[in-house]
Amino acid sequence: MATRWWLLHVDLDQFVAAVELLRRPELRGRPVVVGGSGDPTRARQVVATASYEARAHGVHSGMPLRAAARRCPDAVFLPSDPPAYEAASARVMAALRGFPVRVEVFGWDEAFVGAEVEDPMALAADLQKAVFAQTGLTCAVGVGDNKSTAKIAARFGKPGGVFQLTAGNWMDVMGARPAAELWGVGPKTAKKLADLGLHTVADLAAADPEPLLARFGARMAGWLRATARGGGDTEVVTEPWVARSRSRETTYPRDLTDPEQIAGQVAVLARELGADVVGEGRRVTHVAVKVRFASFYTPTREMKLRDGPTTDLDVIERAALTVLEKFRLDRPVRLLGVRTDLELDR
DNA sequence: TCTGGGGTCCTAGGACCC
DNA sequence: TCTGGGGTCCTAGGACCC
Repeated sequence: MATRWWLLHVDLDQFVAAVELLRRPELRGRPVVVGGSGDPTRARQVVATASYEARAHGVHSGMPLRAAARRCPDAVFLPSDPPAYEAASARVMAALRGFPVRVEVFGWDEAFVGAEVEDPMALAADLQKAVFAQTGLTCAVGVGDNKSTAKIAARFGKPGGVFQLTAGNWMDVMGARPAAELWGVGPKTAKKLADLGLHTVADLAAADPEPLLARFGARMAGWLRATARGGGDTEVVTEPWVARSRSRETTYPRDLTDPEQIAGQVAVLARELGADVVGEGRRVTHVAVKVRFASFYTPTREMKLRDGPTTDLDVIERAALTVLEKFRLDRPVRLLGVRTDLELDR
């Protein structure tokens, strides 16, 4: 058997909950819910990750913590601890890099692996063993011939397994499934496709190009057809990702109504965020402000910094306050956010 | 017991300039 | 005077993902 290029997707099982279980082994087997400050009586906080035991009770990410507590009164609620997850993630990536493969980090708990091998299923199993040995964490691995097939394959491998999805079995496995199971097709796109009579992956793969073109534009229409036929990107980028933007936002426990207080909070967010990005050695090009009103209407406004990229926290704060003036703050505000766009190539 | 936080990329319309 | 285009920059919003 000859070697060829394969793309694998490594996806950690219940990553955030699993990291918590590593340092609290006594909780193993119990439903664990991580999110917010870990206090299920507090409003306006949601589940970041639920352990499989909690999911069995209907708890899932995005659900309000209070709702999770109702569904699963026995659950252990823990606060989110991002630095711990970042550290665990780094150990996972290091384990993967121990192999003669290309590794593209894709968030905390996922990586694409490109490898020239004869037996990708054996490689997948070896990756799982190494990750578990070096971190105590388990993962699913999807074997594909591009990022899309590998990523979808990993879902079938969860938890802890390996699944292969390539041109050979693509239509058998995916053809009858809803188009929304394609990576990058969300609820809105699925609805538009359904309006065109396209419900399954096979429908989309065989679709007449004209209506797709009219509805989605050339770029998206072409991508939809390709992805429904099992196509996808094959490039594995090993260089560390350079962030295009950073943001910081807060949902307040109680709505804000006083414009002075709102401006004060925007200033705080802008300075904290500015300190972070400048600390990372980056320069800010644009500043955006997001306001979520009590109705959940969430407009954003932004501006390019007139005097060019900056590291000056005063400039960043002033820009945020200038942008804030574009809003009419005549209704209660539940969330404020500030985003900075960052200069590239420096 | 309403609905978090942090990202990326694409599109479209208006401004502005030639 | 009744009407051009084309190109680029900027901003706002949409959609998706983890």
